[in-house]
Amino acid sequence: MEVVVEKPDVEEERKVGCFHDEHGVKIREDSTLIPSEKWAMEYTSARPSSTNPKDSTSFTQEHRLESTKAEMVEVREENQRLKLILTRITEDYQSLSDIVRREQAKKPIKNTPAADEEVEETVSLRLGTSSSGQRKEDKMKIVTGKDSERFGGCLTLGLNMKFEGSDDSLKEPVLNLSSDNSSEELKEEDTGAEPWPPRKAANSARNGDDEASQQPLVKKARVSVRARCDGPTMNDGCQWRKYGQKISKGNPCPRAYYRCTVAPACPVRKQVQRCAEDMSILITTYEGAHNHPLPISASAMASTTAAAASMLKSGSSASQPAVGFPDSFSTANCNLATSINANLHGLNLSVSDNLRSQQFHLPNPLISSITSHPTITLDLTVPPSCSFQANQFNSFSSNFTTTTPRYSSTRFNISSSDTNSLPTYEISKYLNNGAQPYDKSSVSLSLGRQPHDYLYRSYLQKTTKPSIPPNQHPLTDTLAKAITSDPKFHSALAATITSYVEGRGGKEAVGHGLKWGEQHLNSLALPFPAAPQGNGCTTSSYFNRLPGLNLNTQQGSLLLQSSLGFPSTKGVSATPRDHNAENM
DNA sequence: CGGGTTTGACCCGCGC
DNA sequence: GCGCGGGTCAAACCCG
Repeated sequence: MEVVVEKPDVEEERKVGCFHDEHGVKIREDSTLIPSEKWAMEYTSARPSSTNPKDSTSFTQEHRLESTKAEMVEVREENQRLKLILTRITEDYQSLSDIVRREQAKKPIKNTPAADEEVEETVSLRLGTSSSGQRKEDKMKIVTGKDSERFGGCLTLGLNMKFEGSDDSLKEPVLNLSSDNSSEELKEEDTGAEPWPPRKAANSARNGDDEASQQPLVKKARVSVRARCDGPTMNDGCQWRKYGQKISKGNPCPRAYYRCTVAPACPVRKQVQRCAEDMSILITTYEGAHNHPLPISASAMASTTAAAASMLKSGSSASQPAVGFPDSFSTANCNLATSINANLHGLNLSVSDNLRSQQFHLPNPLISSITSHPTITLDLTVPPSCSFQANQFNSFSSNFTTTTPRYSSTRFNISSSDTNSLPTYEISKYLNNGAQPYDKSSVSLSLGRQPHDYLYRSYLQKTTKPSIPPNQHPLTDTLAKAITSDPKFHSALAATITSYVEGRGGKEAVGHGLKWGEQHLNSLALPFPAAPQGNGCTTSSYFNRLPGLNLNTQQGSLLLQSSLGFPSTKGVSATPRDHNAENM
């Protein structure tokens, strides 16, 4: 790191008790103080002498110098903390690798040959695409040969990303939403000769060019999300254009048809309709595959649906209850959560294959074939107690609640299971309820690469006083829980964080993927002060320290940006007119 | 004026 | 073949 500091004279250095660190950066000895404290001390002590204009100038310079120094102290401390953490991670990784190897050696052999195949091969999930052998050679795989050896059979989440051109700024994932969209279809779409021709596409399917033609009964997979939402649509981060509305049978609420407008030829459509039984429930059905880079904020929902579609593909074609899903479901469900995190910043993940044997639940996923479209429904409206079971076996649990008066509130419940189970946690987000349906309070969990005012947030986080959210939004709560109730989410998020750090140059983290993040996650409970109210305490304290975790701190409080934010914002047809229309 | 929405008409698949 | 319902089109309309 290079920091330019005004070089004061030696006398001054002696006065303030400075020393130089290994980088030649001058550091104050009273480094135990946080910058804000130092600033306050220095400011108040120096202020009386500043009545003289000359002194005032020197005071300003000195103040700047001191604040810079203070920042340097902060950064240095941070570096040391990270080094320490990295050391621990390295050790943990070694032990974890041993455990993985042992577990895999112990793993019983499945009965059917098909099952054997599934388990032993490296499963490459190109989200939204069928898993043909060829596609396993996803060029975006991060798992190196070395890593693959370490993990044995590993579950590789190739997210079907593609980068358009060489522009680095466009390095965002391209997601296939539909399970049956082949790369051929993508190519077809990419040609742009036919800008989203549904009928001709249907014709081509009839002509036998399509995978669907080989399986006449299987149309594009659909992912339906039931969630409570006040707004006209869920804000999934994508841009949609409404192209139709229709009253459907058996539901007085009109169904709205949207088309993705991020790219002109994007074939992704969604249908939005309120539930007839409960108007507060919004049913959003996604169909198709994005053929363009997605904004980070759109990746989570897209990958959620993509993974769900993938679940459809790998799981079943008939209606099945959610509980007690077979192995395929577990795998897909794992992918669901994992992909969300992976897509947050467009990186692949590698998850140990032995995770697959664990059972977990998504709230009421239902696979059906309405109108011969294989459809998976993610019911996110069920009470959390029904759907989320992780806390049953917490060995530690930390709840974090932050809120802002105007924006959103965020609650983290980060839990770690004990011995046999992998650590699990939930992240629940709440919005202020209803009053401002179009408020920009959309939360987005953004692990984006935006530049961060790290020090500023670092300062803010220390001055933030969290409180209990007044009105917690059940929709975001249940949705967040649905996503995060996956016990593999912990590992996935850990890997995500790790991947992100790698992307930012944390070379030492390579190969130590999961543990790095887990270590951080597991240490979440440690550095936080006790919550002022109830079970809440600030999350920003930790997450702001994660490089690249985009936590917006606004008005002295935390806004965790979540791409699954609700209610909707501009860009998803969230106009009041829409709202009225849909509430006719 | 451009982009998004509305809405009636049309197409298509499916069941009878 | 006919009717029904889902899905889409496209002209008119609206809005910033």
